[in-house]
Amino acid sequence: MKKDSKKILLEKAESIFAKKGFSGTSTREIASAAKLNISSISYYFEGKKGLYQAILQQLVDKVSEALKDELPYAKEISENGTPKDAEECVCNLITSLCSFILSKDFSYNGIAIFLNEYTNPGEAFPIIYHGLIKPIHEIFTNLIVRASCSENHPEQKEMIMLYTFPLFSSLFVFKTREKTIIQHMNWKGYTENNNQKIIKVLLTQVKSFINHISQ
Amino acid sequence: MKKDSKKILLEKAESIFAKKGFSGTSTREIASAAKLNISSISYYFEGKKGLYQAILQQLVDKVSEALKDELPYAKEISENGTPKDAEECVCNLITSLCSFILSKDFSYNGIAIFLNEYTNPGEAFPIIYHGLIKPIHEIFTNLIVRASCSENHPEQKEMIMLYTFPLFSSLFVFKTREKTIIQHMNWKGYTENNNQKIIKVLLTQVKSFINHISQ
DNA sequence: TAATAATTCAAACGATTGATTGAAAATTTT
DNA sequence: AAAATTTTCAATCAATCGTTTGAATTATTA
Repeated sequence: MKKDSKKILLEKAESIFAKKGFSGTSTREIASAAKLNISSISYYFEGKKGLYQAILQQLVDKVSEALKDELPYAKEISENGTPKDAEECVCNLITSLCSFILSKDFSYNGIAIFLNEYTNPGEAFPIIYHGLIKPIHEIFTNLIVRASCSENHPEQKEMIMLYTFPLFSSLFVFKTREKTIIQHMNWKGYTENNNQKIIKVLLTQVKSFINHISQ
Repeated sequence: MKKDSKKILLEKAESIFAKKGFSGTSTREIASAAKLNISSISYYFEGKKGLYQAILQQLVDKVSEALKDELPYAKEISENGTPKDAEECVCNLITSLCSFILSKDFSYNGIAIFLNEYTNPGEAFPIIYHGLIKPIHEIFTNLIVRASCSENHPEQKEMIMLYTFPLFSSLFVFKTREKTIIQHMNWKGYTENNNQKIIKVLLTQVKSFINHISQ
């Protein structure tokens, strides 16, 4: 019966890193939260930095796992699908991603760390850029290009590439601003019903954009 | 001839806080960059925390200053304007805000600190919430409600309120992700021409959304 | 069960942290 | 020019930082 100290360290550290940032978090606090000795961090992760990177790698792996069935299909559609299929595929992708992100399985903490690293790139940035940011941007761009028949319109293609950045950020906004939004909307929380409203906003945004540039 | 040490401290500190976060920044590094003694921080700002808050207050003041002519007019339109006027007003507001944010007058550093504080609210959060976040959300919501004739449709109004969150975040995305975007778009930088493309994307997004929910 | 390996731990390391002190220097006011 | 005020500075404070060490403990293997 082995103690999974490594896993506990990852969990506790994620929560503290998210609240206090990398520099604001002390190894002592992590160890204390995990009820382990400080040296266990060096033992398992070769120091504070290694632990931080392991957390981001974990996030990338989780998202990749959640998309592993949909992504190959989406790639196929973006190359050979009809515009209608492509639009449906974008919507499905956004729905899955957003549901996944909003779900309680997916920790707020991981996203907070992810966005911190994105806004302020450090040594761990390549992990999230190549593992998450780049592939998702690419599939979004290609699908919307297909959905709006923009293959042969370079200036539209460029506009779509640009558009994927606010789109991408929108996916996380509702998670990261959860407290502010609940207060602002006078909601009691992110209920199933409210989550549907959030997804509807995102889908409306994408669909109206596709529709607008298609003509 | 008085030295404006206070101003220099604010400038240097903003740059370092943006790159390294609050905890990651040492008062010694700030003082060194400002070519002043460490104790000058306590002398002018009553400590590191006070300096940090002064920086955010400065940001709020700058944005308020930039909007001081447009905001009262927008408020009037949102109450008594025609839908067409309201739509035009939103677009103008987004154009000004985005131009202002993208301009080199407006430091990337301030926004990085602002978004850090938003994602991870601390003692300084009320400064940015009441000074910036809340008023901008309100004017956006009211204008889009007016533009889409949603006054008597509560569920549409709620959707618009929700929509202002990704819209608000979109305003900053192109500044905070500047390096990634330039690389991704294969641009040489944020030229005047490219800035126009960015603004066009934002306007397209808003207009198509308004158009979509109006019918 | 004995030997081996993996894990945990208290203690200590030098380095750095934010803040304070009181005197020195510079500036402004009288 | 003298007095008063504001600003700057070197020096020092206790506290905390991340990491390392080597022994003690636990778990695994033989």
